[in-house]
Formats: sequence, structure tokens, C-alpha cells
Amino acid sequence: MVEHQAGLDTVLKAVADPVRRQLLAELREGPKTVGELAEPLNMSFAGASKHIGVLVRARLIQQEKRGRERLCSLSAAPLRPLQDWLDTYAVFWSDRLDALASALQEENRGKQ
Amino acid sequence: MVEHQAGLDTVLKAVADPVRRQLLAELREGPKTVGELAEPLNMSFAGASKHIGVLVRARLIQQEKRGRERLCSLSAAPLRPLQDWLDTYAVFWSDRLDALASALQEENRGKQ
DNA sequence: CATTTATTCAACCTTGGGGTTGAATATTTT
DNA sequence: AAAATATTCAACCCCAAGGTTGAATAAATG
Repeated sequence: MVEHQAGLDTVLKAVADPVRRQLLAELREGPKTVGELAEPLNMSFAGASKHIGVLVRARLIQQEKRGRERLCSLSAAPLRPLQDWLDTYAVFWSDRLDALASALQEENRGKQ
Repeated sequence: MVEHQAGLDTVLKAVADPVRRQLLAELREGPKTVGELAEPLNMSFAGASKHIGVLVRARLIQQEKRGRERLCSLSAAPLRPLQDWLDTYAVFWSDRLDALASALQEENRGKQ
């Protein structure tokens, strides 16, 4: 089988770094500037900026120019190819369907 | 938030390489020897062996010694931390729950 | 036992990625 | 206008990762 999802490789490589996963986690709390994102990292500002750049290129972060600073917000849509890829292995992973079922029940409870 | 899933980083780095994803895809058809896995790859035998080693260390491949050859089989369980990680971003990704629903319906249809 | 076959190990090369520092750019503030 | 702030760019360093080749190990086969 040939690799057909072009974005999957980019997204996986972006997300395979723990620093970048931490950046994404911080953005779940809401949009933040590059400076706010860089501050908790034990790293130079430019280093953090590079990591953010990788996430921007993978479309996992959207940037909005706000004066001299740039507001970064989470954009999880590119994670879909990753979910699709994972789904192709669901049949080899028994726990998986139970997790799906409970997640769906949880969701339905909220909607009813 | 501190990284708490120890295996997630190893699994993500293992899976971030397209050659290794191809190896896993081949194993969905059933167990194969190292030679059978290496053959379709455009690469030296030793190179393929190294990739397989990475997947073995990430516990995504289990090896069984069968005479002079080693039979490799898929072991998808370590993908669970990855699924858990993805789930923490589900709320930022609207399409997600529809996909869960249809997957579950498909599964229930099979069981009934 | 000698040879072939399957696989790994060891040594090496090259590239890319993560990190740094210092200058450049753009915007706000005084 | 000058100075401070936010961010990127460019040049560099280092190391790990992907790749190679050739020898080593181990099991099957003649």
C-alpha cells in the first residue's frame, strides 16, 4: 500500500516532538502570543519560534497578526488524517471499540 | 501540563517515519518474516532491519524466532496512548464525533 | 563438514533537526 | 525621533537518525 495522505507525514513529524505537543496543549486554554507560548519553555525565544513555525507549517497553529505581536490559536483539523490512519488499525486493537462506545454514549447524554 | 504518557513519545517517533508506517501496513495482511518485510522496500536489508528494530522497541512489532528466520507480527496496543492523546483534542475538531458515530454503527451492524 | 540462507552487528557517512547567539524588521511607547 | 518590545532571520554547532557496506552469528541444507 502506498502512502496517500500527503499531510499525515507532516503532521506526525510535527507532533512527534514533546516540546511541540506542549505548545499545542497550552493552546487548548485559548489563543496565546508567541511570547506567552515561549515563556514557560526552557529555551531561547528564537528556538521556541522555530517550533511554532513547524506547527504553523503543519497548519496545527493559525497565526493572526495583532500589532507587533502574533496571536497563535489551535487548529486541530489537520489531526484528522492521523485519526484516519489510527482507524485503519482499530481492528487490531481490541480495547478500541469499547472506548468508542463510551465516548459516544457520553456525547449522546450531553445532547439529549 | 507535563508529559505523562511515557510510551507516547516513543510510539509517535516510531510512527512518524513513512517507511515504518509502510512496514506496519504490510503486517496488517498477517505475520511476515524480516526478509518478506524488507523485500518491497527500496533499501538494503540491514537498513530495513534497523527500521524493524525501532518498531520492535516501540512494541508495535512482536518477533517470534522460527528457526533461522524471525516472524514479525503487528501489535497495535501501544497505539492506545496515541489515541488517548488525540482524544484530548477531540473537542477542537468538530468532524470527530460524526466519525465515531458511523464507526460505531458499522460495528453494531456486524454484531447484531 | 561445508555452504547457503536469514538476520543482526559494527563502523562509517551524510543529512536534517533542535538548539544557540546576534542581527534585522516591525510596531508600540515615550 | 529615539527607545523599547515582539518576532523572525541567518549563520552556525552538535548530535541523532537514516542510510550504506562488510563482517559476524545462527540455523538449514547439500
